[in-house]
Amino acid sequence: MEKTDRKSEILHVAAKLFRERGYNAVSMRDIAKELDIKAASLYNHISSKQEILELTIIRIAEAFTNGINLINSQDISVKEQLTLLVELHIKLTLADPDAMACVNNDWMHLAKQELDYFIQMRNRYEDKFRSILKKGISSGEIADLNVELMLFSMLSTLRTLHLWYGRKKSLQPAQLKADMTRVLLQGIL
Amino acid sequence: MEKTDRKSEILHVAAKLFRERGYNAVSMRDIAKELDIKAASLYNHISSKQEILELTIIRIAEAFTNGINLINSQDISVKEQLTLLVELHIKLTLADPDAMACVNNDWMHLAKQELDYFIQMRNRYEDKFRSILKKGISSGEIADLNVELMLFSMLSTLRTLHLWYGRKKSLQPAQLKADMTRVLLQGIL
DNA sequence: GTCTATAAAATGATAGAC
DNA sequence: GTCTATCATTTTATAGAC
Repeated sequence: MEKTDRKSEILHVAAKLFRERGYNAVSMRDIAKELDIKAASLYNHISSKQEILELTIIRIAEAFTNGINLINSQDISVKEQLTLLVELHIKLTLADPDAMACVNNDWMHLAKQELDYFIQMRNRYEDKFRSILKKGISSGEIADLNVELMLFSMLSTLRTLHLWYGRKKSLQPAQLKADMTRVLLQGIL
Repeated sequence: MEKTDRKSEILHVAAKLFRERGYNAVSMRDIAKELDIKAASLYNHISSKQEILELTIIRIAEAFTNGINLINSQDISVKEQLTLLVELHIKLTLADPDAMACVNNDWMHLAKQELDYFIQMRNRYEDKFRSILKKGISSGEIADLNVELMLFSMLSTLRTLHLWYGRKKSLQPAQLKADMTRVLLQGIL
């Protein structure tokens, strides 16, 4: 899982720093210093600062794309699909919280081509998520409320999970998934 | 409401650009260009780029502090307090979505002193929000679930309202408040 | 694979004319 | 209140020695 070669080290250190300070506030010198080398040495492993961002963000975005496609292809109830979506966000967030923070905070700093690709994946993800909610309303499985608001509320919580995880690392993934699903689907009252 | 003097113009333009690209990706030249003046002229109205960020963020943070203090001082049910909290977030977000985005995305770029002040206010805000939830559990008004998770879920949605508003500006504040309260408190099932 | 040296550009900010 | 000119610093990235 964890490659320990130089390139992977650079990507992990960079993601950690990007998460703390944001892409533009982190210099190549900062990344190098964390690895006890000079900035120029980084270029033996990666071609640019932009490439670090691309490799970090696109990988996660593609994982979400693959994940929701798999969930969509299954012939299960809407409630089960939503539960699997919660699980997908939790799994990907816990696997690499630093990279997940980058996806959420620094995607707009991608270069044109990768930016377009990212936005396309994000839009399609939201479209599929929305379709699942609409299907649930049609079938009577979920309440006939404002779909955009339900989508927004769920995605806001799921996408910022990285902010919260870290305070409560004691919580096990399985418990987190159960509690999160309950709160998101049934509310707090 | 809307001061049209130069300083206010600068603050509004800066907040808009910070929201789009982030604090560090916006230069003083960018802000000046938007106002059709030169970067050096900005310094006749503000003392530094840092000051622009401070004036934008601290104002909103203090509004949240005042808002929750007022809600806390009222002798009403927990459900009513939570409804007022939703209303507070909606009111402040709609009043200045650009500045709200700055609060959420660029607070970490505040200078030491203002950063400490901001974090203190944010922590106290979360403590008071958490207390209201706990009081609701004690009184049986809300479900006995993971308090941190409920707090996180509500705050994630309320704090990223600025991301969502703009897509659906058609929605009236009163309707938004009603729908949002329903989704957050009762869930979607 | 890492280093030193350095290029080329951008940045926040100031001085002083008008 | 805005301008031109400029400074000091930082930035990404490259060239070439070891």
